Amino acid sequence: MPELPEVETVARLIRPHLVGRLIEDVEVSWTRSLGGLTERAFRENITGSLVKRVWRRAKWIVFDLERLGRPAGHLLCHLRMTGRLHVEPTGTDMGPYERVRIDLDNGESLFFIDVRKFGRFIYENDTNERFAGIGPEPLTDEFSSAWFRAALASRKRQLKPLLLDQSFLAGLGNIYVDEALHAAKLHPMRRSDRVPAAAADRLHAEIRDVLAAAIRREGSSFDTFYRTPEGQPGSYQEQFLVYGRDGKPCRFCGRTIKKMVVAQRGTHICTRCQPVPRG
DNA sequence: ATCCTATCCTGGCTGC
DNA sequence: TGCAGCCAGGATAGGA
Repeated sequence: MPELPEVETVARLIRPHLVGRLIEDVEVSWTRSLGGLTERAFRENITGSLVKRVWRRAKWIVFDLERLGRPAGHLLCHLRMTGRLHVEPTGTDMGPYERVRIDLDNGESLFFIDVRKFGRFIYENDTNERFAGIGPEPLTDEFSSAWFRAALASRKRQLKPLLLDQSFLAGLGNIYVDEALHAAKLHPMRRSDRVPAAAADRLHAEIRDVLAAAIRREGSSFDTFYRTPEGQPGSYQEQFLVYGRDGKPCRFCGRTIKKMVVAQRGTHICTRCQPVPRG
């Protein structure tokens, strides 16, 4: 599922196609992708605007818009489970799951494709409100080991649901939480305030390493889901330590990887490397 | 404060 | 082969 590395990859690959382009027209095939705005209001807000910048915050891809040299709001895209963004020549048939199409002034269009319709492609005047409640970006200096130690100690939650909580830390999802917890040899149900400082530092480092390595591999792809905007799969799934590897041997100790449910999420662990905490 | 459940969706899988 | 039922899962809302 698209998490920080996949979203970052998509933003990087579509950026050169979008920056400096004018939005000429808009076609919406599934209105609820717009998150409440009518198709008419959506079109009027963005048609004629220039795409000034493409960036990422948490799992959102953000397009800064300008009109006559002045800020003119933002397009925000959240891929959720099955969302994809592609840039193709205007008129390309993208199949039955096309939800939004943005026509640019160079004969190309940005397509938002989304099988399960959980994703969103919305217009917003100001991103401050939406991003105010989101935790720090794990690949910036804001996410320091000192901050992380204190943040874990100040909560009394299981590590897995805490790391999945976007208001605590931005960008992690089910895959990379399982990977980072395994790499740090911590059980997903471990209470955050009972993690020793050394283990917290280990987890801090592994979160960064796992995300950075996944970005280098252009994310993870499996089933028919995530693809880069060029239609290529990422390759980080080849390096998974635990995710989707239930029944296979742990890469560190050889014990069979187990799948369990933690916080209503499929969760993969090695019971030897990640022992259940006492109590 | 934290946890749990339902909701949104559909394709793909399992079991009969 | 056909089909019903279940599952995955990010984010959010509402209740315990």
